[in-house]
Amino acid sequence: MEDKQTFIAEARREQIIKAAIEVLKEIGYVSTSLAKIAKKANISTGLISYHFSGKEDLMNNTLMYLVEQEWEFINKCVIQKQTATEKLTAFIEASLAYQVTNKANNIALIEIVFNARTPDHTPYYLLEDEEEDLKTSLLGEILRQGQESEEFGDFSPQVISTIIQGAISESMLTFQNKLSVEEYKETLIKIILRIIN
Amino acid sequence: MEDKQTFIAEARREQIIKAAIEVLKEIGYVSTSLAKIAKKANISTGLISYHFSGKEDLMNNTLMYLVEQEWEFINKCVIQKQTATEKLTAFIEASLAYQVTNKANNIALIEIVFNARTPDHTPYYLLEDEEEDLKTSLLGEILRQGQESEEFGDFSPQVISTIIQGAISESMLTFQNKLSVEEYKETLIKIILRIIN
Amino acid sequence: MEDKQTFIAEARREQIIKAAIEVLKEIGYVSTSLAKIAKKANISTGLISYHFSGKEDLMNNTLMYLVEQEWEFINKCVIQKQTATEKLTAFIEASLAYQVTNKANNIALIEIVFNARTPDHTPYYLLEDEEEDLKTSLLGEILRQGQESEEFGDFSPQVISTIIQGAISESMLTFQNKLSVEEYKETLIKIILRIIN
Amino acid sequence: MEDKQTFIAEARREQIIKAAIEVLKEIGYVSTSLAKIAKKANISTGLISYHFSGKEDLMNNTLMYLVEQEWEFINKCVIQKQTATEKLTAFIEASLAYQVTNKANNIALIEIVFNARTPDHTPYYLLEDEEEDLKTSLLGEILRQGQESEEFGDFSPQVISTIIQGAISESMLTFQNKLSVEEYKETLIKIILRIIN
DNA sequence: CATGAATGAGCATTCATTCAT
DNA sequence: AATGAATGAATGCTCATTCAT
Repeated sequence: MEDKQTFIAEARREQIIKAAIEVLKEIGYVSTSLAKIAKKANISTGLISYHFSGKEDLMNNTLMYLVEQEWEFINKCVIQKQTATEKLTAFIEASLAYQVTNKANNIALIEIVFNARTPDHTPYYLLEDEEEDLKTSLLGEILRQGQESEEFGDFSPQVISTIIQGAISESMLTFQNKLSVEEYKETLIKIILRIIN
Repeated sequence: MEDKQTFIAEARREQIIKAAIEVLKEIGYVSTSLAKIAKKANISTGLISYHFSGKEDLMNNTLMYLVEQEWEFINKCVIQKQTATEKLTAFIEASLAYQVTNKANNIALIEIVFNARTPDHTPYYLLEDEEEDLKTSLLGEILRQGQESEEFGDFSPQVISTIIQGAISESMLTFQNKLSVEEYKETLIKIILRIIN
Repeated sequence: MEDKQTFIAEARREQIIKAAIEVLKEIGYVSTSLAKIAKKANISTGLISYHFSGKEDLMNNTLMYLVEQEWEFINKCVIQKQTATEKLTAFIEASLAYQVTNKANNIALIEIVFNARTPDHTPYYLLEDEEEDLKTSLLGEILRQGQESEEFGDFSPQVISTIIQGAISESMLTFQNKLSVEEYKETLIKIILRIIN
Repeated sequence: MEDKQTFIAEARREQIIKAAIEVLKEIGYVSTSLAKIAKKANISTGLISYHFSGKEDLMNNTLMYLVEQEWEFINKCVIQKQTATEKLTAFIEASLAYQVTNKANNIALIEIVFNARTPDHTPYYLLEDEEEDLKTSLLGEILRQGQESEEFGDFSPQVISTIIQGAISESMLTFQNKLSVEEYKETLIKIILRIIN
């Protein structure tokens, strides 16, 4: 009985989160309201407040959901590979592919990260992740492994990680029409591999 | 006479824009309201509507102001140099330096770009700049010059430009405490120069 | 259950409409605001927006309510009579009586009709009624019936209808103290009957 | 010198009044603001406040201007005639003609009469004219003259005056497309003359 | 578990008016 | 005589949240 209720509750929460993602993509964080999310999910406003403690809580849960989704996709591609070089290549390829394939998710994530703030007004994008940002740490691990196995040369993992992450994020803003994903992917991987070898 | 009035109006507009930047930095785009900007500037709410046609107009003008400020700072550093290599180095150094020195401006700019949307809900960060983003085109010009003078080797300017821009933007989010600006600056420049030569 | 909720909502809507009528009568359309209506109804401003989609919607619903009220009163008097002559007499008597007895309603109706405009600024008083103004059509029907039964003579129903309607409307503005309703009623009926026979 | 100033001032006042009439016609009393009138007149907002003591004062002056214009037009037609019958015919014809020809004036007048209220909220349309409404008194005079000369029969001038006035006012709302002015004019005059003879 | 009703605060905007110049 | 700058109040409206049912 309790399981059933929990199951229903969990399904509702996901339904609400998915509606939130859709609304975030369509009209952006600023215009997104609980009322609009409720309308999109075809439920009453009050129900959101029942399942989440407030707007902030819903946004946090949506963010977690989005980060997990992305992490799972990328990780699934990476763990299939053996060498650090292959893993790094897979990481970059998967990251770019995810952005193209799951555009709604990607935009919703941006909307939350760059708009939400903690109650004391610290922006999420400047927040120190206590438990290190998931995706970064995946990348960090790959770089570390490559250096330990002496596949990669000597470089600051933090710097290279930032460059790679930046190259991935920035691409999204340029892809619109100036840049083909395929060309970018190939060139970027070539360059990164050249740097770290 | 007319000049004086225009002067007063122009001063007011700048005062309001500066108050907007401050508020944007402090509480973020979502929480920023005309009332709070007015309070920060110690003027009445109505006066903002008198000098700007609305909130959107104020935000657009603030964005233009911020982009111009950054462009002027970077450009001043770049035009002093002769060779493309020197110019590129100066561009990266200046870009990183500006972010560190003018943090309020930088955050306000992020807040607007990642939160504002056009009336039909297109996010600014996905907007095609008709007149090519100023800063990008400055970088684009440097890269082009370097290739024409055969200082630089053969590469896609669009890809390299995206990587450089991404490396600069991303750094801001990592600097907080994990990464020293100095180390990042030196390493990044070294890497970029290696890539394009 | 659902009926009960609908009932509550319907009661609220009528409560709000009645408050609107009161305020319209007291201070006129121009000064009437949702805040003042809410205060009169002892509810919060937001509740009005919850039950009506906006000020325009509330005014339209209030107008419909007023037109219906008047139509019902007059129709109740008219359908009791058999001949067209009796019906016409009843129509005029009832119209004049309604204006005297329900002054608040009458003024509120005038306030809306002569002050509200469609979003493209067409005044309501110049609006073409697609479904023919109710009251006019009631009068039109009586006149048509009288001509068909040859109770009345030959005349343009549109012209006569306009004259009767004008005589009723105009009276309201003159009754104040210059004219007794009784005298006007008797004389007007006598004249109209003379014209159309 | 003083004459010149007064002359300029008088011209300005008329310019402002004419702009007010135009705006009233276009967007209605409710949406009409001093700012919009100023814009239409291509002057500054403050200038209106300089020439009129406030919005109410401007509206009162505009109303007076409109009433005078109409009275002059109708009176010019009436005084040319000798007999009361001719005068009454001329009065009705002129009244209807004025409404058709000077539609902007007519609408502006309606907008003011049915929207403006005294500071204690009495609507203008219910106001007792101390100095008897100009137009009514013109009509009243004609009726009185006709009875004194025994051109007209015995009837209550107040009732007949109200009917005539109502028939004229109401026509405006029906003319839109259901009723030809010519037909209405002829029929109305015929009917009225029949009544009073 | 879910709803619809309700609140009160906050929003951007417009307004009539004032005033120094 | 005329302007543009400025105010403060009021407008319609939306919001996140609460609560009885």
